[in-house]
Amino acid sequence: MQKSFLVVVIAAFIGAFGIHQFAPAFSASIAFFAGAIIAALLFMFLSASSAKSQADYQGPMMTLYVGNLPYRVHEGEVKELFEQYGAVSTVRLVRDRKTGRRKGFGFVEMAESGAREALAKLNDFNFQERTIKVREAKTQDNGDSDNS
DNA sequence: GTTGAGCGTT
Repeated sequence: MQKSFLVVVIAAFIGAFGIHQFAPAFSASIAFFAGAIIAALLFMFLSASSAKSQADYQGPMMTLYVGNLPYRVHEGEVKELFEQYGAVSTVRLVRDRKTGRRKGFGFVEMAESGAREALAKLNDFNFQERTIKVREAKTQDNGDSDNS
């Protein structure tokens, strides 16, 4: 990621300044290198812990399409809404690539059983003064649509 | 600082 590299570089400058203040014996380049290593280790630790907290559910996943969303909603609110019916893996709200403005729809990836429950309960649900639409995602097929 | 039918990203 470009973003993580930028974080490491910035943290390296900060770390270099601190090391050079408390240990002037080290030159600036050595301090910068040490700061970069410390920042990289710190970043790896943070990403590892976030990845560990992310994988809280293994099982059959199902991707849901959510349309007619209000523009002001965050991903966390959608996640909390769908978590009432099952374990939500990821929530992705679609935004414009250039401007970053929300397009008003998104995708929720969650457990299959809870996804069907949420599809039945949250379709045409009044959410933030708007009636949202919940469908099963078309593209990127989940393979098994076993309806009895 | 805007808009309103729709199936997207690493």
